[in-house]
Amino acid sequence: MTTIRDIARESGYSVSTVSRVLNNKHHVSAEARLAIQQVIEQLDYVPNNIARDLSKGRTESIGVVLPHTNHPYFTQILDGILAAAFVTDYRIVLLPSDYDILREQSYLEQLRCKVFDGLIFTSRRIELEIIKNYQKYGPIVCCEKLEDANVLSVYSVREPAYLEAFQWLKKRGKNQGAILLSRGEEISATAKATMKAYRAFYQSEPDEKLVITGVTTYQDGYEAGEKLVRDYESFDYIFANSDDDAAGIRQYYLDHDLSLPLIVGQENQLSGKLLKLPTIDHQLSKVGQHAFFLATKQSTTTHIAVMSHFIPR
Amino acid sequence: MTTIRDIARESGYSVSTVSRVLNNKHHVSAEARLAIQQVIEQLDYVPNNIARDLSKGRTESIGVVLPHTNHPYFTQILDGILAAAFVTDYRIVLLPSDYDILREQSYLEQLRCKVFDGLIFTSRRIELEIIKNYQKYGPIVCCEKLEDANVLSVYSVREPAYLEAFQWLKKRGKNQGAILLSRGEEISATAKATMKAYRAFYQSEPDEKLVITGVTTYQDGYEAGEKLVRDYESFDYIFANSDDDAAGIRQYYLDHDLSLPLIVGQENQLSGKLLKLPTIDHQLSKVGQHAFFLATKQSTTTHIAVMSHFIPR
DNA sequence: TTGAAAGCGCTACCAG
DNA sequence: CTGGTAGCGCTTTCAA
Repeated sequence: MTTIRDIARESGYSVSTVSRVLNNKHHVSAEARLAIQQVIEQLDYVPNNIARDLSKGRTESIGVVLPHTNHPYFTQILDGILAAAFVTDYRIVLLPSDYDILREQSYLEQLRCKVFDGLIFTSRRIELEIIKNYQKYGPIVCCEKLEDANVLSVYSVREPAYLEAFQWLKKRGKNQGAILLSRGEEISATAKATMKAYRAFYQSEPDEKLVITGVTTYQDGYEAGEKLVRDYESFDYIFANSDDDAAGIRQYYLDHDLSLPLIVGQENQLSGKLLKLPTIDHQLSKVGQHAFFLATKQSTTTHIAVMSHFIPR
Repeated sequence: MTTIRDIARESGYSVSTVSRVLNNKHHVSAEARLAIQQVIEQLDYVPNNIARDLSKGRTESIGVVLPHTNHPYFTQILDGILAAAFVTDYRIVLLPSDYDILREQSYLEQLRCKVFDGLIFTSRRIELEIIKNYQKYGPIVCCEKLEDANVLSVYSVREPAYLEAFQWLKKRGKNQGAILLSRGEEISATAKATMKAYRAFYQSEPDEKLVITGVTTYQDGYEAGEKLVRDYESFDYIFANSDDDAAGIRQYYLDHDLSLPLIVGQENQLSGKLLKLPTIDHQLSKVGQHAFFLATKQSTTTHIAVMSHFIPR
């Protein structure tokens, strides 16, 4: 492997001058620059990136923690991050967490070990207080609405769109709904937002038999349908967690010749379009882009809100 | 920042001994280990990963080149890669290419600069010969069937499933089809496989008006439907590029009250399930897993084939 | 404008 | 079992 020292020796200049040429710095004579560049070409030399990173103390890479890639919430945020990173020299490193707290913590440790310059949590299970302890090692962005002004946060503002959806349902005479959530209200920020909007609109608690958690895929939706029908309660609409799981629950009803309640999806996915389901677009790609800006300190604010849109169909 | 030298000084042992403790190596007395570990705790020390990488000359990360993430071909392969990497210490770095040859080459250069230990091309535009020039810098895996025994290759064996699909269509009296492809046959390995199977089955060239390229999404499918209907040719089935674009083309027919030809999708997506379209599952997650094994030299073979499955519906 | 040399923080070899 | 030390390849400061 040819090193900067080889170039220095062969060109007759010093390592420092070669370094200056490599980094396009000033204070190098035209002839020195030329001579050095020629040797670089000849020896087919390329600087070692790790050595550079070590010297500079940075890695030019951002870690993105995501539980899995089976939900549009994550893939859409990721798309936004990639789009924003595309025009920079930053690398995006995928960090699958499976919602395992130990894994999440190990990624924080890696931030500390300077594996990444910054970290984005598309979702998390680990406590915020622990995350705060790691902020001194680099910017950490959470894709959720946080009250704490000291933690970087990007999120979609869901309430208005949720209220609009409930209003729309009401106009159509639908007043009693089943709610599908990804995770429980106590650990999921999005679940919390959904329930908050529900309470604000109806001024009451939903029947607990009508709230089902752990629903993210078509299959989950199908099983949720089964459960809802079994534990039958009176309801006239279903507020799903995504268009895909909405499609699953719809299929359960169809397969069992049951009359379909009105179903509202989320995420504006292809399945919702195909089945003409009303849905809510949370603009997650934008969330991802902003998260990247914060993680790379291209943005100076700490909290960024993106508006969700209700799409009636 | 506390370094290994601080730990050495504070514990009264040498840098080497501390390093041994850090790396869980032998030849360290229990007391030394204990004393050193205590100091490590006290000073809240953590080894710098970049320095480690530099010393060892490796990065523990694999780059994954992908044109975009809007097609299940890529997301499914990526899922497989992540699943395989999950149980290792390797990091997965996403490298968006947008099919830009210059970008693809820059990633090869990064492999050369030791940014990655290995590279996976989920798809590529750059010439194979150029890739071969970079093999000396680390393992490079292409997710396509390559004749060249010297390039690592993982791919799904599509022909048998394609032939089965054509046979299935024939049994249902469908003999003249329109073909949707992602990219042209000359640059796309999957397009080539499709056309090869077509020719093998029908013993003839398809009508060129019935071959449409650049189709990967629902929207693309919709537009392809428009085009097919406009340049009307006699055909009784459509062989789509994915279930999603199959859904798009189907919708075009429905929107214009045209009688639907038989549509076969690919990739076994949710949309195909919802619309009950026959499809072909290319097992791309498995392809991704194997690609990772090759890129990390966990596998000694150079070519791995994964069988596609036709799913009649 | 140039060069010498001191790091960056760690690993690995060799000697004891 | 332990320590000294020479790297790993580059950047950066300081002096010339």
